[in-house]
Amino acid sequence: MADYNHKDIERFWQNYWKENNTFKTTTDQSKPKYYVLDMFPYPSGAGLHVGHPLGYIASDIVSRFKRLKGFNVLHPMGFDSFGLPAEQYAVQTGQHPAITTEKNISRYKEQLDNIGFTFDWSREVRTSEPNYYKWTQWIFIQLFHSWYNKATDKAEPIQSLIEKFEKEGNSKVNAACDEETPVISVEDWKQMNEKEKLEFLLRYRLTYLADTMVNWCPALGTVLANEEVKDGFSERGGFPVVRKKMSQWSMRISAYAERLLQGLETIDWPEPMKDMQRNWIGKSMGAELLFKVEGKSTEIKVFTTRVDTTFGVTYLALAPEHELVSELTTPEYAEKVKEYIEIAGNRSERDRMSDVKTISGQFTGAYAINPFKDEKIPIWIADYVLAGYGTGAVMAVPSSDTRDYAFAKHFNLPIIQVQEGEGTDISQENFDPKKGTMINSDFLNGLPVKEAIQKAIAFVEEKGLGKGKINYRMRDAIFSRQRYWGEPIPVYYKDGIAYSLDEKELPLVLPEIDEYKPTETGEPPLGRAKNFKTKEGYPLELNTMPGWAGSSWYFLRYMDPKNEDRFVGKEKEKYWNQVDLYIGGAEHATGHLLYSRFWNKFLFDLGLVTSDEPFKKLINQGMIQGRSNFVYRINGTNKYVSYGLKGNYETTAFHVDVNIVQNDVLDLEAFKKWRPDLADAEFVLEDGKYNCGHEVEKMSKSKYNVVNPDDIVDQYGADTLRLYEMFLGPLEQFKPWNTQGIEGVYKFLRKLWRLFFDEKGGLKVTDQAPTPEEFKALHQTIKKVEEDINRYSFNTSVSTFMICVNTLSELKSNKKAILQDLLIVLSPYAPHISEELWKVLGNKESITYAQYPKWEEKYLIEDSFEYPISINGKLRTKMTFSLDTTPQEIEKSVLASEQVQKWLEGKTPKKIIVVPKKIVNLVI
RNA sequence: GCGGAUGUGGCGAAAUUGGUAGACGCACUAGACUUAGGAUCUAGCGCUGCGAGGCAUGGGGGUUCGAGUCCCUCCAUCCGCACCA
Repeated sequence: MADYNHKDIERFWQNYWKENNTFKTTTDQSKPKYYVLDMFPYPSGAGLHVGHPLGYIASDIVSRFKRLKGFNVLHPMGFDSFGLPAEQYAVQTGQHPAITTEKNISRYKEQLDNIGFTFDWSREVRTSEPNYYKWTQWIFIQLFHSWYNKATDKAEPIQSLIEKFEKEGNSKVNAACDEETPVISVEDWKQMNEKEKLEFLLRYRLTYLADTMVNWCPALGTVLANEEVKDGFSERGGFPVVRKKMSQWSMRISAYAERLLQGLETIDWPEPMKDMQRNWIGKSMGAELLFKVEGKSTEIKVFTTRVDTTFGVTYLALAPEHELVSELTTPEYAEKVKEYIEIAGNRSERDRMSDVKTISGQFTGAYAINPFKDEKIPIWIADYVLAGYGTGAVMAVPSSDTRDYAFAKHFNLPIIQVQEGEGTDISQENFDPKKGTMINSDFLNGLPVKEAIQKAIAFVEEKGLGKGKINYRMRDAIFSRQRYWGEPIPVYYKDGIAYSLDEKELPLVLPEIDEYKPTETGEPPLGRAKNFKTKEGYPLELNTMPGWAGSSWYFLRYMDPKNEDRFVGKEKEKYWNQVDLYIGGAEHATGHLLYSRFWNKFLFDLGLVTSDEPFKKLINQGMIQGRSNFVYRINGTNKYVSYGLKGNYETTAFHVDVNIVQNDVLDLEAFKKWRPDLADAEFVLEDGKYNCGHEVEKMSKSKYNVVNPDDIVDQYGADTLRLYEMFLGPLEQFKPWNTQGIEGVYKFLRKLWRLFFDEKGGLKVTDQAPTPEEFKALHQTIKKVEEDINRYSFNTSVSTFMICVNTLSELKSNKKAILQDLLIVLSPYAPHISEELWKVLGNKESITYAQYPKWEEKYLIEDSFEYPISINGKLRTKMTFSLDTTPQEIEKSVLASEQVQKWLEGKTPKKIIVVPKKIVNLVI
């Protein structure tokens, strides 16, 4: 055994772990449990780059650490294997997505295994496997058969709702349901036929079929969820998205808005992540106010957070899509209104957003009555009013709202001041709508804003003009996708009414089809399947579930992945309870993480899971970015100029493969061979070298800056990769990958190796008793690393290891007692080399079964301490005292010392501060 | 516009409770051993000054014996949301 040979060592231990099932986890009641989870990946065709394993390495360190600490650790991995790219590929090539997916998964597993993770692969889940999605469909059915009872504040079986209808109608039912649900009596209910009853129940079900405005992406041929649309374009592919009304399945997540908000207080997540969810849920408290329309019986309902300003309302504004628009519009304005709606409707979402400053609107000819003072106000339609928020109608108070103000100015509408005091003038810079006291507002005059709001709401409710209302921005989640590669929705249609499949019929397996495209008649791809019907011959739902369906509960399946009778066994669920630590990217804030919390809360309501919140602690790992290199071609030639000289020429920059660049210096020969057109390239060099430019960008194939972990593992080993990724900086931070620095970590491992072997490869470890210095080095390391892991500061641990090994090298230490414990502490970070050296020391069992050593204070205590002596906070000198010297004695000696007397220049200090083991400060 | 974060050497970064700022690593410089070094070891490495010293944590101010850390203010960069009534 001469040199540190990572290849042999890592191959050996990875096989050993596999053969011995070292990381197979069972439910072990005798040990405390710990559940560490990574966000499972979508297996893309590009494979892993060095950025992907970052979070997995961190979670693996925690897993190994917790094991050594005596915990029974669940650390699983799986694949979010339904998804668009595989389907797009299928559309183009005709290759079944299952085949592509399978291929990508095996590539991913191979790459992951190379890094030496502790994943228990026997628990692997794949969302696209029928034995998994059977239970995704099952949860869908549970949601379909449930409603949300606001009185008990939880989901209940739909049967309990039916019973209520039969007994007392729906007037006393306080449920999360459609806005326009009519009030029905017992008689009404009893007179309905089955079809009518089922249609009525859809208004209450937690997953329901409804005509909804959706984000339709013509290029992808599917609808997209709000968070899948960015600035009017699809997140994947960047295709335009339009608004369209379609019959779609939706999830009534709005029923859980308040609990999703409240739950955030109970979990340990990064504050920005919670804020994003709060923002998304968008709770605002205010009131709904009814405005009578002059000469008509209709009323317009508006939502406002500022009822107190009602005396300042000078017009009403409706969204162009508002349902009352056509009814209200007077004949003489009909033409103009129609025109305006057309223009507004044709403007794409993107136009509307990028064009915030353009003010447009149209008077309808109708007037409403201000309920607070019986005054006529004009009704306008305006596209600054959103149909999807509140009631789609706004009471405009130009003196208190900047948009209303701009609109009023533009169309010369009156402005009534209702607040006075500093900051209440809307035309001024310092305008703050919450400042000042009320004026021109009758019974509210003289009140500050906060009190005025309360009094106004009370007034509104007393007079029956409306009611206090909490409004949430979060909409229900559209659940239908017109795609092939997703879970079939377990629903069939009889007489045009949706029925859920019987649980016994699950899984409803994805049928084979000839082509992965919509049908000629515009039906989703499943419309191509032959005989896609129930046994009785009823047609099945042709839409599939969205990507987030399978990922909304996978963390539960890991607890009991093979269970064929339940989505997760009761006992096992109770034991593993909740994910203790969840590591993943921040981009899932308003998607996956919100949906998972929703489904988990629903399952909790049904008594199927133990915990109300699925993820106790969440950490967002930062992305590892690429560091791209550039060459500069002189325009019109095949000549390339070095970075420092490019100013002398007209050049164009090109990405160059980072693998043929070292320290920003280009390998000229490799460059010529890189592409055929570069074979006769010429160069303008600096000091005989070609220096490349560089930039930090996202890692991507097209930028030639992708670093494959396999290459790093091959050259330096998995342990080096693991240590280096941690060493790069704080886990949460975004940071560029820089292969240069990896040498330092690699050197550290070789230095560690040399603590065990001499130059000739002979083992030089002895059984001698360690010295106090050696104990100190070890125990400082144990203490520091343990603290680091507990606060997820993995980067500082790596430094600690380096310092420890440097110290031991300097001490020429080779004591078994020290080295053995050091290996245990190091093993979560660098498991392969630790196991190998552990074995070299003569240990029979794998290091995984060892106990994490305890740090002991007695080894850390020094007998003396060098105190910095400062005068008025300025460091002047240093003096050493033994630790048992009392502060009084230190004071005395410091004052007596010649040096300090020199600094004091005969003055007596006013104050002397002695901070034990910190500092002595004299204040003159 | 609203919300959130971040700002420390040439670079990645440490500094956990206010207590010797820059640990550890990269890069760089010099030296040793070497036929050689992309191996190893030793030393140096914030700025400034011959030196004692002085100045330094985005800028300015404050609290304190003492501030990277706490408070105020301004600036820059990044991220999220964005006509949310």
